[in-house]
Amino acid sequence: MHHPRAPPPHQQTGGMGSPHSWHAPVVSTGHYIPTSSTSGAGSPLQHHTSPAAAYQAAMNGMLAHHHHQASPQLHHSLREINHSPSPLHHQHPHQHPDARGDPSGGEEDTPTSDDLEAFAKQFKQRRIKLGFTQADVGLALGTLYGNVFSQTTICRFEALQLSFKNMCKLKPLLQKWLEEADSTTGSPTSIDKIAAQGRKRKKRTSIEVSVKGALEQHFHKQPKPSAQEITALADSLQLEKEVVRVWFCNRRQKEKRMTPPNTLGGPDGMMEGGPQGMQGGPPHGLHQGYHHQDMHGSPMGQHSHSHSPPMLSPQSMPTHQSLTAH
DNA sequence: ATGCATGAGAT
DNA sequence: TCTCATGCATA
Repeated sequence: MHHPRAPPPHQQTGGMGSPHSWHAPVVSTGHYIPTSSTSGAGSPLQHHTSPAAAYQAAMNGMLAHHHHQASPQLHHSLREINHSPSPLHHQHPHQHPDARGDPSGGEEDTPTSDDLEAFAKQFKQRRIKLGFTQADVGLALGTLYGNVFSQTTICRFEALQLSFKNMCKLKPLLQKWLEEADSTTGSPTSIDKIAAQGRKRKKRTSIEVSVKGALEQHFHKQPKPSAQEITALADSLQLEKEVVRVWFCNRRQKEKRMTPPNTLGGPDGMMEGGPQGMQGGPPHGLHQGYHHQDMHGSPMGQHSHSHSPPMLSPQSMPTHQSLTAH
């Protein structure tokens, strides 16, 4: 039995040590500078190869060498082509008015949040059983479709921590991967992540817990503070304005995610054997609601009905003002 | 697994 | 300037 997956413990010790001012990004979009050398053996953009072939080829090649081809970060390039967001509340792209009738396995239409949850669960199980890490999947997706994803994204998908729309977009990809991975069961795997090519990111600001609490308080009062408010708040908390602004942005995004940080009672019991069947179920009667943020089965109408709450996110306890244990 | 961050696109 | 998708870096 071959032990698949052998993540090389590589770590890049940050060479630069500028804790105060991070050099401005030298390049904006020129991450990947092709050496212009006709390197046909390593083109991440396999277009003429079949998925299965490309996958296995990549696998074999990787486990042998250590080819470090700068991964073309075509992340933002392949975004959503079917954009039609609403200013007030995000909606989900709908291909056709009616396409229901085949909710078994391959849903070409928009899945339900329930479908997504089930799939995510299944996906995680299979992935683990096949011996793949979240990072492995992310890279495999890049090899198969040209879309590279990081461990973070895969993780969030499994945890349903993405927006509904985003989940819908990724599902087909991951589903395809599952099929391929399933087909190539038995092939050893070896992956190597791609280190940051030199992206000078600002060091992650660690916000003190007490400060976080203050921010949350303000968030409840005004989730969308004005620029001046942010400035004042930043000054008050002794943080950079940008940091505060970003904090609010991220906070809002969280509010929009599906499954809220539902850290159920620990590492559950793992349900293997059956794809479905939530045995046991959550100990607390609080069923993680969320069912279509504001989905509508019709092609958008002006019927301003009583909009269901965009998100019934109970949001973990609102960290009252009791930071200090009573 | 998650917090803070970047950036393209919509407003 | 916000939203939204996504990820580096980190706990």
